[in-house]
Amino acid sequence: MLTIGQLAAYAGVTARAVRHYHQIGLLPEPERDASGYRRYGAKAVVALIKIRTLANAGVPLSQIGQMLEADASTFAEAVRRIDSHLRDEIERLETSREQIAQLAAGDSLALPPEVVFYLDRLREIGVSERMVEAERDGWILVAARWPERVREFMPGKLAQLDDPRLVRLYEVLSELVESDEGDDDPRLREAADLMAGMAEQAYTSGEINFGEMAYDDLSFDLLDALAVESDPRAQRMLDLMRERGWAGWTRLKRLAEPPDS
Amino acid sequence: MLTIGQLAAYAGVTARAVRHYHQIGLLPEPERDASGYRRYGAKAVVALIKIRTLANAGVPLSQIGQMLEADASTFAEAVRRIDSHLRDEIERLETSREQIAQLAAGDSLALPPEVVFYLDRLREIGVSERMVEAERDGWILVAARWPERVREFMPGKLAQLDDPRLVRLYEVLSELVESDEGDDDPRLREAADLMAGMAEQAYTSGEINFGEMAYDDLSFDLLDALAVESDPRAQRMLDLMRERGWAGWTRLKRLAEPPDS
DNA sequence: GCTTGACCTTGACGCTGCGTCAACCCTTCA
DNA sequence: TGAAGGGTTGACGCAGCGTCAAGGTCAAGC
Repeated sequence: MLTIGQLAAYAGVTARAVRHYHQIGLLPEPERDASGYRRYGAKAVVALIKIRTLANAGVPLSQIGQMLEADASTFAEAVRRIDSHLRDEIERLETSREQIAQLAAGDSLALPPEVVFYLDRLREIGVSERMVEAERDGWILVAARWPERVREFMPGKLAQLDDPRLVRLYEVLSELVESDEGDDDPRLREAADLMAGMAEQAYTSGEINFGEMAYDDLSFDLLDALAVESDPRAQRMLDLMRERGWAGWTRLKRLAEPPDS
Repeated sequence: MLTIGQLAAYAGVTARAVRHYHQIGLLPEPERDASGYRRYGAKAVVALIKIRTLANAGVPLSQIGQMLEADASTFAEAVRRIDSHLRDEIERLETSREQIAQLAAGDSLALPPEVVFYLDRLREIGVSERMVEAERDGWILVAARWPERVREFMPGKLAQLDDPRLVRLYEVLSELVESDEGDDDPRLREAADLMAGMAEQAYTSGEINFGEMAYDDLSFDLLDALAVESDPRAQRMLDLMRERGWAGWTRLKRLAEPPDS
């Protein structure tokens, strides 16, 4: 006859776990010896091993009792459910691993590699680290909102980096972020002019930034808001752009009638 | 500005979860508006998404805060730990799946396929279902004790089935299990004679059942006990074997001086 | 016979990551 | 004007045990 500790050791669990199974009625309480100790026979070992086998497979304890009592076909059905659940779980963990792997690589954190690549390009062309971080945070929002489509945006974005005006824009913005001149920094105007010029060209040539996308103002408002939260001078930029006939910041919209041009 | 519900929706979680993160200090409490509602900016969205990314990878909430604050190398180190943890977890689930698959197949439940095959062979030679179940339970114990070695036993066991005496023995035991004649069933003697004969031969020819295995009386006692618990007449069998000079049931041991021969 | 240490007993609280009331307040819209 | 659909705090519930606490027992050695 076994004590609870021996029983538990045999099945590779703790005595506490065995008591727990008694409490919830999963394993029947055995006889007690003269001093009140639980005494187990071999059948309890077998029962306990069966319980652990199912529990290890992720079956909730509350279902294991019914499963062990069920007839063959019910049991088989339950097994199918468990197996598909395990498959799902494994898949979930594997996607997690992929994310984590990217995360290890650089600033990723839930960003697809294309975006990471774009951020690295920014670094290469001399964009300051803080500016890159601001961009990254923006892309985190975009990736969260359109996880399927974010990769599609990137080739276009990369191509835009060939435009020296954009490079200059990033350069000016980098300087701005690093300095703290306040709202009357003249570079704000330079940046606004660059943006307006590029927007104008894109507009007349018929390309619009995030083109046909189901328009979802909230998300872009959020992006604009993010910029302002990161650096209050972004608000000033928004105003300057508005003077030049554009609303919004991350997604530019032609104003019906430029108020001040 | 976002309400808690909008923030939560953006990151794909519930408002309750966000409040939880506030409670444990993982996400800072935002400003409140005039009516006491929490109001969130875009940075909160980014922070929340980062939190979820790590949480989905299985990082405990209690560590996420430190990770997000840590410097790059500490972070990378943590990521490595997480990744290896994920690998382990995936592996665990995959072994579970294998077990579950066998479990679906037949009477398995934590039994390697070789043992299942052996049990099927028993059915083919006409061993009764209840007897097979008794065998199965025994093998569950064996597999729990020597998970690495149990497969090695099986070829030998299968080979033994070629001995017509063993087949006869199983036949007699099957009949015994199905009947309930009590301790004076003459078939008990026949079974004991068969076992003793085979044991004698194995002994003189130098083969001993579980040969050189680190002897572990407890486990075999447990197997004997299992038999007795399944059918009390097994105790009678043990006595009859003892009369014939053998101790034990699942592992036979020559007695020093046969007490009654 | 006494101590020591390793077991056993019940009972109770702790942990994670929220879900789910309850009881109430705010805002908005028909 | 009232009903719907947000928000607020506070509290308990859940699984599957871990981990005390406060004892009672058992086997061994002195």
